Amino acid sequence: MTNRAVTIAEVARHAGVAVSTVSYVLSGKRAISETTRARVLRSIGELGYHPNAGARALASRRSNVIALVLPLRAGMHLPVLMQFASSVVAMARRHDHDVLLMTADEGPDGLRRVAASSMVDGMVLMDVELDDPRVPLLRGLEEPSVLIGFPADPSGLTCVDLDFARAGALCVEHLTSLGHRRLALLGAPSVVYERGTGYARRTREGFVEAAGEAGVALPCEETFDEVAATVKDLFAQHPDLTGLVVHNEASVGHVLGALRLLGRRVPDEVSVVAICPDDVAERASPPLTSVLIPAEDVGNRAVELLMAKLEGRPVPDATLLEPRLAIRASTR
Amino acid sequence: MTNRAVTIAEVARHAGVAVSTVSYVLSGKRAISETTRARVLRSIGELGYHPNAGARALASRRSNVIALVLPLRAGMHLPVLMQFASSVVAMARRHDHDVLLMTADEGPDGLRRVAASSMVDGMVLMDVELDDPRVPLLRGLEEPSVLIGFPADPSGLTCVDLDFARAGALCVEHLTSLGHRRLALLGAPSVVYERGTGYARRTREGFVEAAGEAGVALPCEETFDEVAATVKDLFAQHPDLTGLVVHNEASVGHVLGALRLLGRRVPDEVSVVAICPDDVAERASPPLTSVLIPAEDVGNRAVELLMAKLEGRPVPDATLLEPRLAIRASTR
DNA sequence: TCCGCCTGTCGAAGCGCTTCGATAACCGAT
DNA sequence: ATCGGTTATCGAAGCGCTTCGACAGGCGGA
Repeated sequence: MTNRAVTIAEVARHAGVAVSTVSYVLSGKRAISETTRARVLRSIGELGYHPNAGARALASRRSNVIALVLPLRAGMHLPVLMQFASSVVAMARRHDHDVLLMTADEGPDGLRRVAASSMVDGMVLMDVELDDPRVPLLRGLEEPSVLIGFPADPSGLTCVDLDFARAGALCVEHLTSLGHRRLALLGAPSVVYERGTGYARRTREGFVEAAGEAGVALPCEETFDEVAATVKDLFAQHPDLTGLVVHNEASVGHVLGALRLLGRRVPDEVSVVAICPDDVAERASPPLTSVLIPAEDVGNRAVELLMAKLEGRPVPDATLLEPRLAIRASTR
Repeated sequence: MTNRAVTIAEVARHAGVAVSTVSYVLSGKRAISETTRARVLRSIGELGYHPNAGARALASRRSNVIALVLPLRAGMHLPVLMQFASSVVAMARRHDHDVLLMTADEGPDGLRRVAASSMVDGMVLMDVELDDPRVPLLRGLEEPSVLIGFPADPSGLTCVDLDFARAGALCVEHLTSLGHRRLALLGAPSVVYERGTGYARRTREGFVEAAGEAGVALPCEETFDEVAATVKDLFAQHPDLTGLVVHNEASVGHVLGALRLLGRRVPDEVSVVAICPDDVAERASPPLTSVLIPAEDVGNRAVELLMAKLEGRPVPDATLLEPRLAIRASTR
């Protein structure tokens, strides 16, 4: 029961080679003859050897762990965060790294702690906001980092995100190409705009710029009753409104419910485009034409950028992922 | 820029004491005079010392890291998982531990790997299913673990969860006490029952047992159209139905939409109780009477149990958290 | 005064690995 | 036969920490 873990020394003895030879078989950093390699690998298998992570980190000055830092304000877009997180883990594993999960409520000190203690080799920060308190620290840190989202001043940082401005514009283009002449954006709750959340603002800017005179952009709260009231007002003030863009995962269902209540049929009378995960769009009635948030791609890309930085390869400062429109039954 | 990290030796020199003395100041494992302690702590502060995690783990055989293992099948109950995760991280930090995030798609090998490499001192597995392939491994593992959810055979394991059977029963009791005589449960999608997901089945059992003849339990898919059809059928077959329990976070909005469509007013004609997170219940119209899933409590409790096991303290095998009913506007 | 006993501190021996320099053993070219 | 140059392997020196045993000095009790 209480068998201490197998060490590299035991493997070496079992295979009849030096400890360093085993190490080189594992790392591939020096040439090892095929016969020796095979013998060592067999011993490793038979003994069930797993290198001790602490010892390895100590000797090599590399922990093979990256930190994944969740946003300060939880409560928002939880499902998307989760998709980010799991794609980050999966991709990190593919690069032989593990992931240390941190919440931002430890604040910058937490980042400093894990970095200074050599717990992690680098970090990925999720859901970075325009004015993010963690950002200044990163610039001074030894460890490389990658941000998901863009702070107000991204200079000297590596950032990845969906191109939300393009996403907003893309929705407009789709609707205008269908002949819609008056469009509205129902966006994030107003508190999110005030907080300085980049993706909400950038989507709105993309929408406003592309729609010009034809567009009206509103924040959108998340209770059914508020959504219903907003939608009702909207049509009261803009009777010619026929195209709706919804960028609020929690509210898209409510928007459809409100339209149903008002007797406005989708897509016959009103076309609706959502910016939301695919599963939400598919579950709606009718299934929604949508721009999906490619959480998996973003997470994967973030890890790849971080790995590149860890290996000293140059990386672009900004990576914007092109949005893709999936046409379903809610637009015509 | 490239200043190597401060080591304990430098702290010792700066404070004019032995390395071991610094170590004992930090760990408190031997008495140190007040004056020495103060001097050492000041040096630590001035130099900005952070102990090297790898070295510490190597020497002490404790990594102060726990693993948090996400479920195999993602895509389900993402928001709740996220709440679990962040409460686990927060509580772990309070016990001076960090959290390594793992997805179950590495499978049991992944668990074996992190355990054997001494990367983690213990683990918390989320969303354990009745017949979970990770479970057999755990019994043989040196490292202690705690499960969120119950496998079919929980013997020899430490498990925590909301008492879903009680939750189901509680909903029934609430509705019958209001005078409702015919009740239905709209549960998880049928695939979830087939997969052997414990909480879905246990909720149903609790409901069925408490409702007896008066109750009918159905699975519930997650697209609006399917939900609407299910609800319509339900009322067609049971015209006397007045009490609805919904245990499906993705569908509660759809259920309300369907009732609206059928012209059944809530709560005047139909009372609805949901088992879902509070924010979902609050955003609905009308706000829903609900049993919330106390994700935070569960996560905290799981970590506390794990810490107890790590310190060799005895812990109960099974911990069931009592459900709490929040009465809102959807029942009468 | 001497003894045993705390207290507080030190030095050194690891923990299990990586990596550097050294060294054999062998190659083909002289 | 000799030599420079590979190629494959070994031994040993750390990496930065914890922890064990040793010990100096101060205490009160005999």
